Amino acid sequence: MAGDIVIAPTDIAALELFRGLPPTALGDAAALARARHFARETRIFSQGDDGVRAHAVIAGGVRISQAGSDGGQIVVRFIAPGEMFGAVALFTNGRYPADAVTLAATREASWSEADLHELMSRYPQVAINMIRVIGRRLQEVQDRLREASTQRAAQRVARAVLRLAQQAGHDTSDGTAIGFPLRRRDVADISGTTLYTASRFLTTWEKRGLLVSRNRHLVLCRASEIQQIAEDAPD
Amino acid sequence: MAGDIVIAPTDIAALELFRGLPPTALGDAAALARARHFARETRIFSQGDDGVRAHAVIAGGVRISQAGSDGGQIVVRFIAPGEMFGAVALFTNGRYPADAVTLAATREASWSEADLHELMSRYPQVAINMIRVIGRRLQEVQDRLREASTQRAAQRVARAVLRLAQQAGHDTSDGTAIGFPLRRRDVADISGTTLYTASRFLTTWEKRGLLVSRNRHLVLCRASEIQQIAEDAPD
DNA sequence: GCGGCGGTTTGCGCCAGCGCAAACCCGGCT
DNA sequence: AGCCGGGTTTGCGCTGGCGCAAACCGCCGC
Repeated sequence: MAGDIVIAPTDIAALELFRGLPPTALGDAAALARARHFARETRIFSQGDDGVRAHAVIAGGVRISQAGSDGGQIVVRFIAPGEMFGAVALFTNGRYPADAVTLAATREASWSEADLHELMSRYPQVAINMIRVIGRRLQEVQDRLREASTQRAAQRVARAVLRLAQQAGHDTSDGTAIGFPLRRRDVADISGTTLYTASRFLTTWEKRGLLVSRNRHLVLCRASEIQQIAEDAPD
Repeated sequence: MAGDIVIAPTDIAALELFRGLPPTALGDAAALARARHFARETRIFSQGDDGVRAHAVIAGGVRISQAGSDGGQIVVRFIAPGEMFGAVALFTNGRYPADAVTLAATREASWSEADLHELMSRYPQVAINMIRVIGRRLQEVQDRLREASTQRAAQRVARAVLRLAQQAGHDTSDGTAIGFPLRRRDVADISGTTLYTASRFLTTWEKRGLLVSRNRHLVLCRASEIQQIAEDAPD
């Protein structure tokens, strides 16, 4: 299930947290990192756990979801290679605020609170990067919040897949493919609607040739038309 | 409309951004700050403006709201004395992502990007505080996002007023009063519903004696019962 | 005192989208 | 091949709450 593996400095260099750092800093970061490997659909941490660490995905993908005291849950975001996750908790109450589950086989690295503080005080750029990452994420969540209360379901679903394509898409012969497998449920939970509603829109769009979904994998064929749906019109 | 004023080091010491700093640091921060005074309902900055600064409210209150390319707008948050605002933009794209308008007569301080960087490199604790503030705010917005897509309107309105009471409430003889004036529209925009719906719930609750609203000012009388509405039940 | 204006309340009709239920599809395992 | 189980599609009825419109209220300035 979870196995320790080695981690290369080149992997570290690709992480957003260590952007723009000198090689010696990357070496330090690599030395302090704990690297692990997880099979698909494996839980990395759970909401409420303590002993938090700062994580980053090297390869694969992770779903970060949050459940309320009532039943309802949402997907906070998906983590693509190079992105960090679970790090905000270090600076607030020291408990993970969400669940993290792998979408596919995944390699990740993580740092303890003490080691990250050490890195941040030795290389202030790490703190700046951290602020930048969290700041961008804050803006993104604020955008989603605005969308959630002002746009209709179709627009939100469209926006969600566009964002995913932007974040984790790679071009193929027939369009932009999203880098990790997604169930309808996942799409619903990240666009703030229900399984049923998300399914209806996606299949409608698939019939129109705007996208295709081949077992858990979405490919956007006509992104501009999806963009159209996202910004102005219903259906 | 906007007048320059002097600022006392004790005002600086009360800001969340400079929590836990030595007196000399507070003196530096005060020396670099630009302090101003605004009348009520005055715009401090607008969405899209450049030349961003990091702001903090000394006294009064500010409404931060965001408008989409479509008409819809939401209130991102209200800023109470001691809190900072407009600072995230420094680390992302250098443009204010929202509008800031005073709710009442307000004193604020602000720092330029260069000066803030200077302070952060001289006193690393400032950077840590910044991460803590943004991190907490990220968690709060994520909570609101989850509520927006899983709870009904009544619960969201209840949560919104509770959050405001927690953030800017002061106890009075007949309950917790929220520190700045709020129109129904404001309450609606922060709970992700409409003016009409927010009004309906608030007047229902007022008739039941859970709260009173005396010209723009809300006072929560029976917070525990409002809490009740927020967590389990409809109506 | 009076008019006007910004904000609030409330009646009413309508529809987006929720969510149950049942059928269906597909990939993996035996 | 055939079965099983998770995921998906789709029909259908119901309702929360949106949003127009109109009345109402109270503060402020003249």
